[in-house]
Amino acid sequence: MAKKTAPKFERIAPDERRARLIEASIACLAKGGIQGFTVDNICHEAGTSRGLITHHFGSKNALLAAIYAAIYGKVLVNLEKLETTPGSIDELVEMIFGDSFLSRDYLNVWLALWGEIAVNPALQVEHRKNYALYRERIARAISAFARGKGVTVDSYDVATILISLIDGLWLEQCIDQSLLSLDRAKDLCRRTLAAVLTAAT
Amino acid sequence: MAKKTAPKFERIAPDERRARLIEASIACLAKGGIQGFTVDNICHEAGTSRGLITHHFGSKNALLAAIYAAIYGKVLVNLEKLETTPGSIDELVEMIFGDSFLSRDYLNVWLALWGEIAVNPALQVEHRKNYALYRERIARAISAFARGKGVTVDSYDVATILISLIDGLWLEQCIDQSLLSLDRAKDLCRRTLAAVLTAAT
DNA sequence: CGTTTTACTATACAACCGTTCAACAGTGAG
DNA sequence: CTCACTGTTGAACGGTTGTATAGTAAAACG
Repeated sequence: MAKKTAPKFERIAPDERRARLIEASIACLAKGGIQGFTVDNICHEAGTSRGLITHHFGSKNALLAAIYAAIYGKVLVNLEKLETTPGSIDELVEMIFGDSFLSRDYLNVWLALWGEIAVNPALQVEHRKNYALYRERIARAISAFARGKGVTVDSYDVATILISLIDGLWLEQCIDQSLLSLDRAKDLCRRTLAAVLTAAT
Repeated sequence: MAKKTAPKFERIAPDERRARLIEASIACLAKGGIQGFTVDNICHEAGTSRGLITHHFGSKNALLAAIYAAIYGKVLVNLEKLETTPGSIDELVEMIFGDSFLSRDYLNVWLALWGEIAVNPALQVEHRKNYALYRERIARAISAFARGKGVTVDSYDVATILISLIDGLWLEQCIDQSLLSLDRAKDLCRRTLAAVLTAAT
């Protein structure tokens, strides 16, 4: 009598599979940068065979765009807290940082993606769309906060300064984590923001 | 009678050849990021055969480290102006920006290198060495400037803010050049620096 | 001029790349 | 249970990767 053999593979819904492949890809990007983003690595990380990427995404490049959208999506969701006007600069900074100053792994993923945006037209389109939303939300929060304090500022300029500062701090921490802690990064942001808003009065 | 045939290749000094290979590599990085950094691309760009990289650098990875050192060298040379104490914030910002806010091509090269630093130990060592020098020089310039104005600041903190801000503006401009001009970047730096220094009084 | 040195070319190589495709098998419908 | 559907596998593909190496030839030296 034949024993019932264990299934050779798991058969799951396309959406769920896509999510898993994206997750595995992020792990690969974190570990080896864009050069670690290979079909072999990803499928090994996801525990699937090599054919699945083409089947679910069409191409590796399309998968990359999906990854970018997924990651930016998390950031944008996180920024939804900014709908409520922050009462202090501390609160504002805390809201913007949120989970975005994540683990070193995530920073590496961003760095790898950024390096690709510059040379990959498909990613460029995806980026502009998301970045515009990102800046707009931060600008609006700054604008609301400043109005509450009776300060007049060009919120667009301040948002650019703040975003650039955060990105720069990210970069620094990403490249050499011994130089900068999360607390110090937040502190530098608070001080800069306070100074810029005061100067604008 | 046989005509004297033209030489099949140019035979030049190792140092000069290395410099040319580095230059060609930078062009490749600018065009295609780290994925464009291949032996085939580089040698085609440099007009040599594929064997030369191994011959002059030992490996492709060693070439990458040499590129990083060469580029950072240019930045550090540019910062030597900071030996003379700047008289105004305008002057300070102008000195720091210098040629560093170069062409978009150079920004792409930086981005490609940064993405590699995080996952390439050899580059990490090279980076820490250079970055420490970089930050120290800027901190010293800020310190001297502040002293001249009778302001007391933690120049290390202000240097970190300024460097992060510049890097973030770089990043922004690099990824989407339509968002930011050099003049606006300088202006944002001036305003932030002025505000931070004033707040410290 | 002939000799020596070594920068340089060109080929070969094994490993890996992304994509294609035919066959397989898990799963739900009937 | 049987069937149809399709998520999944795994081999095969042509092309590219970085490096090793044998041989070529340019230039310096005596």
